[in-house]
Amino acid sequence: MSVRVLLADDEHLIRGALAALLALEDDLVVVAEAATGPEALAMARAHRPDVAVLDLQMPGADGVSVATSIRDELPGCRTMIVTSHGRPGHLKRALAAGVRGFVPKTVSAQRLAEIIRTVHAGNRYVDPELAADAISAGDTPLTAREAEVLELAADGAPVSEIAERAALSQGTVRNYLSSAVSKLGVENRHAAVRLARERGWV
Amino acid sequence: MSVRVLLADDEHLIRGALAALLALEDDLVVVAEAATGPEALAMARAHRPDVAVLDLQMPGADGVSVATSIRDELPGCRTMIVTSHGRPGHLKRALAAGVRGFVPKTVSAQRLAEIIRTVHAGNRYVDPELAADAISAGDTPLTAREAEVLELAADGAPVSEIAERAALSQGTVRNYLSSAVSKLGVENRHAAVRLARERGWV
DNA sequence: CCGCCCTTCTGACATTTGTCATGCGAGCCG
DNA sequence: CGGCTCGCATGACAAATGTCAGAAGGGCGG
Repeated sequence: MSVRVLLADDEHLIRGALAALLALEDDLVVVAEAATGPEALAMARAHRPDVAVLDLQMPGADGVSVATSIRDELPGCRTMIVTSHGRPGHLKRALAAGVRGFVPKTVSAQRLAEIIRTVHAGNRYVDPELAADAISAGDTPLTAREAEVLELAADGAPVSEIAERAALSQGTVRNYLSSAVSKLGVENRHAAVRLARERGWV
Repeated sequence: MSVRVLLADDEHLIRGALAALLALEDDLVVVAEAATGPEALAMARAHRPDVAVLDLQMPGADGVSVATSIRDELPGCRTMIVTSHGRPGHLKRALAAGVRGFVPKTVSAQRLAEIIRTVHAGNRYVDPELAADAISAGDTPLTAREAEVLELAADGAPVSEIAERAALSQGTVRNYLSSAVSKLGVENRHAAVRLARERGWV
């Protein structure tokens, strides 16, 4: 009656080390490993694990989108996210995707093993510190379009390009940017992008 | 005659797992662990390891600056960097700091163990892919002031603020920014900042 | 059904940028 | 020494951006 675990992380060093540590626990068995988002999904389909432990940042597709796919295709498989840089918005998106555990990589392996068991039992676990951050950061004050435009502005593109990609007029883009900037209380759109990123609102 | 290793990484999960894996190697012994830059330095002073394995990004002080301090204070201790996001400029800075090994976290634990031995023997090891990136990225085309101004521009501050912080006139700041932008062949200063970051030139 | 908010647009304006020409002094190399 | 580049600066002009007012349609809650 051991818990079958899928491990997805692009860092071979960590994945291997983690697999070794989890293998020490009698009731956990790592049935598959993956280094990318798509690979994680394929492995999940092939091995049908009880719990999928996903890194947030992976090449191909991030942990949250993999979790969404898994929830749709394999309802019996619980998912959890492990991450180095836990930003408030990620937690929110993750919970919306049906993720049942969200922990930073600063926890110890024993803790992780316990949390895997918790998640497998159908309960949830969210790192208290990340939860506090998420609550204090609150919800996005931006409307959907404002966030969308801000995201397109993220790589420093000029307004004309943003307008084209969003199929909006340049004036409208500038209005959205302007209102986003004033809502966030920052100097200009670039600072707005940075802040929104930090808060996980984009 | 085993190699005494210091392990510094802010992610407890990884550090612990790594310590466990390295402990499996007969000739390696982890004598100290640290989660922050200053802690790593203190541990190095206290335990005088043969090899210090440092994460690039840690709270307090990054791996390269810790390596610099170690080189100055403990000449007998070799240093190496392990990182998730290997950017070309980091490699350069690291080598300048006397670091003898530079590897991404995508390597396996066995490889890492081998590399620790290599480094301990006084040789160097640089991940071939990172080395190739560094060579193809080449050296910064920016002058010292251009880079400085670009760095101040990094958080989206307006020219007036940059000028103030750099004690330059606004016109001069704009000139530097302009020349940096044209040298990097990008659209505007924000894209320039991003590119320079990516290449590790700031 | 009325009011409110979101979306989208236009036009006008002030401000901030990016670009260019040009000037001057310092340091360096042949 | 004479040219060369680099750092630093002006001033002026064009383009991009930020800000504001206003207006029209859609949708949703009271």
